[in-house]
Formats: sequence, structure tokens, C-alpha cells
Amino acid sequence: MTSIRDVAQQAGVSVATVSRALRGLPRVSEETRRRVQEVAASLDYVASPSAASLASGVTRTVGVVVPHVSRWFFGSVVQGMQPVFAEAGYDLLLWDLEGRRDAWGRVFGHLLSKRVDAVLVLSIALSPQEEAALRRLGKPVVVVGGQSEFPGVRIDDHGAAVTAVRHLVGLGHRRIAFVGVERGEEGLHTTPRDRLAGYRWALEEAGLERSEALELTGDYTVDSGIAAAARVVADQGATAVFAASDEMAMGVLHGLRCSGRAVPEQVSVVGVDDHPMAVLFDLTTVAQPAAGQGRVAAEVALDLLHGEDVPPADVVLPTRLVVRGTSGPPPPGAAAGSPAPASRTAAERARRAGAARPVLAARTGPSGRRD
Amino acid sequence: MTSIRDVAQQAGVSVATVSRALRGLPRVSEETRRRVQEVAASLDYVASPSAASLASGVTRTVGVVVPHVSRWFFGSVVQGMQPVFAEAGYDLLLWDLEGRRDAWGRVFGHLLSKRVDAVLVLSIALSPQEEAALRRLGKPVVVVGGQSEFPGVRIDDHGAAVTAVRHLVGLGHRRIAFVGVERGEEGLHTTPRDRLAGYRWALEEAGLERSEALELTGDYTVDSGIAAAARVVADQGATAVFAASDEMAMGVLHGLRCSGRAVPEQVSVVGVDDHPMAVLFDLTTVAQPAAGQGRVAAEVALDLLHGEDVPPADVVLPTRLVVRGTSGPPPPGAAAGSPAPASRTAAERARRAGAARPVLAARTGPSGRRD
DNA sequence: CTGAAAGCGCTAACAG
DNA sequence: CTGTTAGCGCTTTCAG
Repeated sequence: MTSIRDVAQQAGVSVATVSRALRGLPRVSEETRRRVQEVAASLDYVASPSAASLASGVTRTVGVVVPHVSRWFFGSVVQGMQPVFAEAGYDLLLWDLEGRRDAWGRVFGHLLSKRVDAVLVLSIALSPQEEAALRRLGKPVVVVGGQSEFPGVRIDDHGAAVTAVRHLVGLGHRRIAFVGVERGEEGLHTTPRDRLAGYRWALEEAGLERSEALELTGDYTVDSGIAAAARVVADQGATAVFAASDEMAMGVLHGLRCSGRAVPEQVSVVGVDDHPMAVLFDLTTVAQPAAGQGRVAAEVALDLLHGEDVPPADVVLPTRLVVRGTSGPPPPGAAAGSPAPASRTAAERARRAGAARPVLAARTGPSGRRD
Repeated sequence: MTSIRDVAQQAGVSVATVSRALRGLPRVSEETRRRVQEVAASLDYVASPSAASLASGVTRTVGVVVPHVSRWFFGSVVQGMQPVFAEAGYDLLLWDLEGRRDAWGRVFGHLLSKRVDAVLVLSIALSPQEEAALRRLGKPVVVVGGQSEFPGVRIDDHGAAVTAVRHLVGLGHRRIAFVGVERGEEGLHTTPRDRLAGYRWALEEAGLERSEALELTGDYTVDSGIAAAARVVADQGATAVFAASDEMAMGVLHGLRCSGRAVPEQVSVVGVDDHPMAVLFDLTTVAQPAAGQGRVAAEVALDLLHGEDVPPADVVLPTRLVVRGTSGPPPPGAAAGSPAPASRTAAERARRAGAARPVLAARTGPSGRRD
């Protein structure tokens, strides 16, 4: 391994000068710097990160804690952060919790401590103890998709749910199911709670009654959506489903159709995400920027790392309702006795005029628009 | 920061003993070890990775180079590796190339060198120069989903394609399109070439003629599948499509249906992957173990790291044909003049007997079976 | 602008 | 079984 000393000798300067020259520090003459750079390049010299970290106390590495890398949302967030950190010269250490809360222990105990300069936590509900442990690290912490005492980047989950439900209410639905209730007491994630709360809030706003029977379990997977669909089918009155993620929404769609329910003629479905495959299902959804949250989170982390004073407030990125074909007015019978459905928007009228769609999306055109 | 010296003082031993005790090395009395461990725990002591690396030359970190973390396959591979490495005490440094070959430069030049003990490369075609550079690292290298001079883990891409095409040929198709030809000269990935070759081989085996018009561009995204569908529609003769990934296959399905083609009545579609959403499309596909490849690759890397002699051969994991509803016999007219279609297997006959399916999957039951 | 020297915290001989 | 003592390769005062 070629070390800083080799470079120093070749260039005829001291190691201190090499260090300064290569890191772009001042107090090095341009000529010397050039010479050092040339020698370093010709020797394929790269400073040892371990040695540099040891001496400087800085690792130029950030840790990213994620519940499931293989899921679209998390993968996209990581993908969004990557170039920002790469550009700034930071490496990315990844810890996948695989959905198990106890995996945190390992992360904290043996890894987190001195390996990274900052920590990014994705969509994980932090217990007070965990927050305290992170605080104790004395390092920048940024939370993505969750609320905490740390600076964060997220969408308005409550608002996203309200948007979805209002859309359904506006179409005339009165019995709307929610898919995405966490099973256990202590959830690993933060969003389910907020989306459920938003759903309830919107129901109340519309003067609709809430029912336990309509709040269905869902763990954000396709399968849990399929399972939820069975419950929806069993509930004779439900004419619409708001699923807290597109993957669950797709599962719901599948389940409904397997049970012979026509979408949206008999049941409407709305999701959250605008997953790349949502368009294939012609799924109405509340779009959120996944990679965008990663990018912004990385930027916030860099600000923190650069010593800038970032208030511990959240950056809230916008969502938008993308109306596609899985949402429509409820079947005539179902709305009986309900308050007159809000009149459809011109846009919706136009859209629906277009088409007796086949079951699977028929339109490839513009896949949605701002609400 | 509490250091090894603090622990040594508290425990009344030397730093060397602390080091030995904590790392489980021999030559420490059980009593001393216990005492040291207690003190270390009470002090929340964790050895500085930088210092340990500098002194030992070992980082306990592996580098993973991936083309796109946010895509299902790559995310799943990483997810599969994660627990294996975590268990063995290795951290995972992630580099996402974002599909850009030139991003390699950055990885090599400044990061890879002294930061990791081993490198895992996912589905990236290595140029001779890149192979040489990796070889020069003098560290274990494992390649996932590609062939190289290094030990690797993959599926038989050629064989997977043959399986898919044979299935279609067996159903009686004679004009079968392929989706997944790389656009540029030098691809970033290795699989497209092999799957195309397998497609060609199977065509030849069946005595079917090959046509440039049937070999369609595809970059493994949904959109490229949609685009390819348009070409298939334009080609009046094609009755089947083999897409080299499920995501493209889903795009093809969408595109075909948008153009009013019925699947599989008019056109059959087969993919590769068995993506979690394949079942929602009732997509016939050649399943491959994604997380499994990651797991095995991690195990191979650990073997290498432990100094075991791993031959530079590939571990080839099995694939299996999962027959669902997007593949069926060609429409009666199309096969005119063709050799008698191979008789259907009992399994296929049974399956088809079941159902006048709706366009989107109607069955939720067992989603496929071994061929 | 440059060099000398003192660590950073740990591991790895080498003694004892 | 345990302690002493060199480094590992870099950064960072402190002199000059």
C-alpha cells in the first residue's frame, strides 16, 4: 500500500505538506500543490480512511437505517440520498432492520457509535429511549418519514389521507374502508398512525360515521391488501377503500376483482405513493416524492455536518392527488339516503366521459394531474 | 469518547488484555475476561473501528456495488446479504451506480480501496480493465448475476430464457418476440446478453426463424415494456412475447391491453423474476431467487474472507417456470401451417380447464408450480 | 509557506 | 496468563 510517506518522498516535501496539498487546505503554494497532486496521481495514492478518521475524528461516512431496503419506497429514498452524499464525498453505510425492531440493538451497540458522522433514520418510530440514544451520539440525525425531536423530512401523512378520503367523499362515497392499521401495539413505523388519523379526521369532517369494521389491518405489503379486500367484500356496505400504500391498494384491487367486484363501478380504491406500477393498475393515488425525500434528507444532513444551524423542524414535501381510473362514484343504490354527493369536478367529468375501460387500465396518456 | 485505556484502568489490567478479552482471543483467564467485559459494558465502550482497522488492516466492512438500489431485484439481493453479513459482524457500504457506468470511476478511485475487506458487484458487466482493477485490490470479490473471473452467484440466464421460450413453443407459438435487448454497444449489465442468446437458441432448437423485428429494445423498466408492446402490436404475426424481466412483462401486458389485444387469447406473455406483483397480473414467469442470490453471495464472500479456498466458479441457483394466466395457445388462425403444437402437459390442460378468467388475474390460490 | 513531532485508539509481536 | 512497546497512516499543533 502506498502511503503518504511515499508521496512525500517522491515529491520532496513533508507528509504534512502532502496532507494539506491533497485536501485543498490553504498555506500551500500552488506549485507545490500541483507537484504533490501529480506524484499522488502517478502513485495511485489514496489516503487511508481509517488513518484519516483516527487522526481527525471524522469518518466521511453516514449511516442509513432502513426498515426494508427491498421495498420501493425505501429503496427510492436511499437512491435519492446516494448522489448527494457521493457528491459531497461521503460514503453510505446501510443497515436494514428487516422489519424487526430488535435489530436496532445491534445497530446501536456495535456499529453506530464511531463509524459514522451522521445518521439517517427512515420511517421508523423512535421510542424515547431510542431518541435518547441517538441524541447521546452527539451527531447529526435526520429522520425521513417520521416525526421526532430531530430535523426531519417527510410528507404530511395526515393531510395525504385527508386528500384521499375527501376525493372519495366528493365522489359520493359514504362508507369508506381504511387499509393499513398496524397490528401490534408498538409499531416500527410512524406513518400508519398518521394516515389512519387523517382518515378518521376526514370522515368526521364529512359527517360520516366511523366504524371499527372499516379499519383494516395492513402491513404495507401486497398480500395484506389482498387479505383486506376479503374483509371489504364481506362488509356489504363499503363502496370505497383508502389503502395507505399503493402496494396494499394493488392487493386490494386484486382481491376485489377475484371476488367479482368491479372497480370502480362497485368499489373505488385509492392508494398512496404513486408507485411506478400504479399506472399499470390505473390506480388513483396520492403521490409522494420518495427519492425527493431522500435527496432533501441528505442535504439537511450535509448542512448539519457543515455545522450549519438547522432548526429541528421538519421539511414537509408536497403530495398530490393523481386521479386515475380506480375511483368513481358509488353504485346508485349504495348512496341512497346519503347527502347529495358533491358535484363532480369538470376534470373528473371529462375523464369519466372518455371511457368504458377494460378491467385493467386502458389509458396510457397523461397518467394523472394535479388536483 | 471512552477508550480502551479507560476500560483498562477501571479493570486494573493492560490495554492489551482488554483487547484480547473483548475480542474473545485465547490467553485470557475467564475471570479477567468477565471483569473486563463488565467494565466495558458499564462504560458503554465500543472499540473505535478506525483505530482497529488502522492497526489490524481489517475493516470489517464489505462494499456492495449496485446499479439501482430502488429496483426490486437489486434491493432484494442486498436485503438477502444484509443478515448474513450482520451476523458475521460486517457492515455494508453501499454504492449505487444509478445506472451510469462512469460512476465506477468514483467508486474505484477514491472509495473502494482501503475502506472494505471485500467487494460484491451486482449484475454489472465488468470490462477487462475493471476486472483488472478489482483483481489488483487483492481482496475478495464476488459477482452476483454476472460472469467474470471472480467467484459468482447467479442463475442460468440462458437457461431461463430457454425455459420461457420452450413453454411458449410448447403451447404452439411460432412467432415469439423478445423484449430486453440492450440499446448501446457496451452494456452496464450482463444478463441481457445471455437472455437474448437463450431466446435465440430456443428458437433455433424449435426450428423457428429468427427476426430482427422481433428482438425489441428494453431496459428492464415498465416503460420500456410499454414501448415494446407497441412494436409487438405493429407486427401482425407475433402471438407471444418473452420479456427478460417481469417489470418489462407488466409493461408489455399493459401496452397490449391498451391496444385492445387480449392476453393470452391473442398474445401470450412470459417474464422472468416472479416479482411480488407478478401474481397480480397473473403473469407466467421464470422465477429466480433474488434474496437467495444475495444470501449465497454473502456466504461466499465470508468464506473468502475466512481464507477458505473458493474456486472461481459460479454458484448457479435454480429457476423454475411458474405458469399462470398470461400464457396460452395462440389464436387458431395464427398457427396455420405450423408444425403441430407440442401436446400440452397435463398440468397445463388442467389449469386452462379451470377458467374463463377476467383480464386481470382471477385466482389467488397457489400461484404456480414447478414445471 | 513548510517541516517536525505528537498523538488519534487500537493491535500485534515480544517479553515475562 | 499478562504487560510493554512499537507501530498502523494520517492530521494537527507548533515552530520556523
